[in-house]
Amino acid sequence: MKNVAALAGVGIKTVSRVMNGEANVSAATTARVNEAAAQLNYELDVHAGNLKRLDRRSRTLGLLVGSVANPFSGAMHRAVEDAAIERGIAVFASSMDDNPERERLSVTAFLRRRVDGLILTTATSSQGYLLPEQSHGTPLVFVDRAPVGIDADAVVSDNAIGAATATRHLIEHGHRNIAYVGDSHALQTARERRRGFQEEIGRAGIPTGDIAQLEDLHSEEAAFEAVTRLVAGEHPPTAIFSSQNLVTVGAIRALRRLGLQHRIALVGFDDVELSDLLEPAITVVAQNPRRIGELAIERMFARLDGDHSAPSTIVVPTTLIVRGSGEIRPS
Amino acid sequence: MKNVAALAGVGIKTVSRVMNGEANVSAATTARVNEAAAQLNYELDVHAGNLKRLDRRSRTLGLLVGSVANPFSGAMHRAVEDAAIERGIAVFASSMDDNPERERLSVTAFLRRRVDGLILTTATSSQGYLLPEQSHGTPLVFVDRAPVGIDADAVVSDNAIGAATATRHLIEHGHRNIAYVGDSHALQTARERRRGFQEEIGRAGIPTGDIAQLEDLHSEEAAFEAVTRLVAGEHPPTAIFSSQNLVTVGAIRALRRLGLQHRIALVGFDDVELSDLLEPAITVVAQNPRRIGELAIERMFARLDGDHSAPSTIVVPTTLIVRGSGEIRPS
DNA sequence: GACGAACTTGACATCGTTGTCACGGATCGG
DNA sequence: CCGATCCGTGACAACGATGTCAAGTTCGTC
Repeated sequence: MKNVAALAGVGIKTVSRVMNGEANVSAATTARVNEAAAQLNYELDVHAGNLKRLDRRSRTLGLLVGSVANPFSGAMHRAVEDAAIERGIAVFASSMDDNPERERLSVTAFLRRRVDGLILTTATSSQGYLLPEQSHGTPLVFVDRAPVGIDADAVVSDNAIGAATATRHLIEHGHRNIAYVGDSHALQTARERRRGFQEEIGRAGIPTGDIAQLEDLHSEEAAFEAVTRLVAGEHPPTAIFSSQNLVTVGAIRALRRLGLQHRIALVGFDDVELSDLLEPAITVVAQNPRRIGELAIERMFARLDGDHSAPSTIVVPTTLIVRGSGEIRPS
Repeated sequence: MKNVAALAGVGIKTVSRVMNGEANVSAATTARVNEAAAQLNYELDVHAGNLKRLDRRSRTLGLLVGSVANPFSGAMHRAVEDAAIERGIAVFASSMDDNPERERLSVTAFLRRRVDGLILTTATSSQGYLLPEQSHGTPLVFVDRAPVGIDADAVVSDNAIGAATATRHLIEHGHRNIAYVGDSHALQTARERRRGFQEEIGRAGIPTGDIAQLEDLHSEEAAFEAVTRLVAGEHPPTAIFSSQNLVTVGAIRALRRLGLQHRIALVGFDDVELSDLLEPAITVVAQNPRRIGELAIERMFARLDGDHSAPSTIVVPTTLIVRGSGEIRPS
């Protein structure tokens, strides 16, 4: 900046004014400064400015997701980024892999860089460790999973309702021996989906002792193995509810490997690309990750703009998409 | 930091030393400082430190991809992030949507934040605008597409070779009327893939006048429309080579809609999730986005660690995955 | 026991920018 | 035509950290 000032023959403060588009700089001076800046390829250093600036905003957000390689996270990320870029805000993205340690590591990395706010999916059992940061004024918006041990904004899917809808759909098609195949019990979303499943099973008067409930399947491969064993067992289910997209894909692969895809019904939680073209096509309870991202960033901006109302949790509805696999009747 | 120093009863420089894990601080002092820091929930401010630090490293990278919602970008991103997190480096991610303007916007946003390096997929016709930044010492690694107008490291797929392999595969299965269905001609990768296709067609002695070459299909919908019109035309191809994953999905949907998926062969460039379970399963030339990301970040770290050798372009091989759709013979 | 080396510590300038304030000149209303 | 206001501008301190350097302390060796 000093160099630009020297080249333009003005004070550094004037350069600062021009670079920030402040008023009350003559057109001639503005032109001279801009020319000098262009000649020297000068770019403002936002961080140096932040040091002295009163609002201390880095115009940077931290986004923590399960994995940036997961399509659900990708859609959310994209929505966040689209809104952020319009306000000149850059987004740090990080994957925590449902690993509490990695979550803490990423959050620390974000905080060290003085992000203006955090949008996060968490894997820790409690997010109380963020309390000091929150009271220090950093807005937090939790996505996908509601926070524990801290009161903050959240945007989540209607996990229990969606799971119940999927389960009811199977029950309405005549099933009573429905297996639950799901992700880690440590995850709040997985627990909620299981709860929705169980409650619906209960409402239908089906004894829970009769049904298999498999948990802690954290990858496609694990789900494949588990479902393979399940349907080859002695009391195989006539229908399966899978509570997460990787698990759904594992289940699809297992059923097809055994040639059972037309005999055992399947409803998945969360949509999967191309699943509408399979034979049978997969009935799912679709989430709306893009919408979750949109609402989260909207909430974030409201907070950054001074909204001090009580934290709220927004529930984004899921949608049952009937395609075939969920309408198979028990044989 | 001042507060921590005061609470611990030491000078700020000592706090700085403890927080940065420097040697030559007594155990007792270290403990006192750490305790004070914990009590005040103090986190280092990397940007303030950068101002004075000699290396001026923000320990931050900028990653520009087509879209963070695209699985190809997601896999690349994940590989970059995994390596970065180990070095305590945070990653800004941004989508440029093959929009040159958005590319410039994102790059500016990154540079303003003084990233230590840029890993980028570009949409501009020339990246010469990065020359000053490069000579200023910021390492650049281009991914997916080789740079134009600037000499820098790059990691790309063997686009022409892969396309030729796919085309040869179709020719070997008896096809001579093979359509090319591809993305925007403005994209270097799309041009390369088309070149590979054309050269292979030429090698087989097939007159180019006979074959349809559709371009500028930038979404699944556009590809769907184009393929629908193509195969309904008066001289429909017996095989299709689609040069990008969204285009492939559009083509799949079009063929199935018309019930032609078992009559017209299809080979896609870039793999698509679940495409192995379709009927027929889709034969593809798979890229290796994770590997591209790994090599790119490796290159980046080498540069940051002082490697001043001449820029190189690493070509990551593609793999033909035979699944069914590409082995349909002409009727 | 003395002397130098090694260790521990803090004062202070400084990084690039913005907030504050003050100054001089132009403009305006009566 | 004069005083009041407004506009354009720059000098300077300060933001939170680190580099430099010097001072005080401890330790080891002959």
